[in-house]
Amino acid sequence: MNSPSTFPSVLRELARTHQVFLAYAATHVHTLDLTLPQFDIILTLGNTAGMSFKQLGEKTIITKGTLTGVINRLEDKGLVQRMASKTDGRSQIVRLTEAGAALFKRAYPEHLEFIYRIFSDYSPEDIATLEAALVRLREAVTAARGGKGEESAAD
Amino acid sequence: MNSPSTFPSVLRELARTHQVFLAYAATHVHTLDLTLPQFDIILTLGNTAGMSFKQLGEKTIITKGTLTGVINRLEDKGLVQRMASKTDGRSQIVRLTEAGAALFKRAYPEHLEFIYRIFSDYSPEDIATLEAALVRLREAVTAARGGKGEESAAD
DNA sequence: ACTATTTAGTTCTAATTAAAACTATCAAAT
DNA sequence: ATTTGATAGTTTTAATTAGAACTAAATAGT
Repeated sequence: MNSPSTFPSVLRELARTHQVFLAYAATHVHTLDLTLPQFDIILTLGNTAGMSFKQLGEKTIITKGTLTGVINRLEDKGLVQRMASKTDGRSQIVRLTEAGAALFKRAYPEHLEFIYRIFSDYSPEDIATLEAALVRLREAVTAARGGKGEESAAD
Repeated sequence: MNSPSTFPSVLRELARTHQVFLAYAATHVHTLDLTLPQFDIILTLGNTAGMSFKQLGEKTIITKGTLTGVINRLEDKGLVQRMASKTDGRSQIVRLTEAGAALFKRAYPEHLEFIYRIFSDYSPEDIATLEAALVRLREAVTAARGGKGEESAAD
């Protein structure tokens, strides 16, 4: 009766696991003189002809306001560049510069190897199970949000 | 051939799930005019005689530098107070004020109920399984970090 | 007692974050 | 064509974040 609810603890564990992973990834990324969000952008743009802020934000889970700043800093470092979209006057296409592409080519295999170490004891099924568990949780959260308090939203 | 590695995707899912949960929790916490870290402090101090910055930082996963600012803002709001430790001249004890305790008493059940909705379709075993999966991942990350690159660190 | 090391919090800095307000462009509907 | 509404990015603000440098107090070893 004294440790009544297990769900807060599982959510604390979610935060802790995520944070430990971020700290781990950072040890690699910081050797490249990049922050994690910056490196995330490099990874996302790698082997790509570039994409809009919108797409980039969706893939990296970075809010558009934040993204502007991150891209600015990467542009200052000469790793990405902005180009006006030809089909949409509002849209900016972001893509890697040559220096950015070179960095990606060098850093991506390193990064993959670094991440790979985490899962050295995982079977492919283990990984799939883990991912499924996370997806389920995310969908459960989304469902809880959807049915917030407005049960009469029928139309 | 186009989505070669499953591990990056599971880690992206970890981030996404965590972020979706934070956004969900924030919808409740913001009705209290608190930020998530601030509310986390209130929850952690609730039903407690108070604790040091050190303990508080460990429980909430907030770095000490950050913690100073969060506590300052809660102190400005009159929800917590600092007290010098009697046994250690360096240590500050943080505890809820009466207003803070009242807020906790009111908000905690709400919060629990809010979180509870997420797990409405989970059995206790489901929750235990999820938490075990997260713990395993966290330990796998920690193990990867430990064996970083220094295999000769034998002494 | 005295020095050296560690520990607890604070301060400082650069970057990220979410949210809201804003500008410019596109799309829809007359 | 003109108005209305939606979308793409930027800007601004307050808060959080990690990390490093700093101060003060405790602990160890001599």
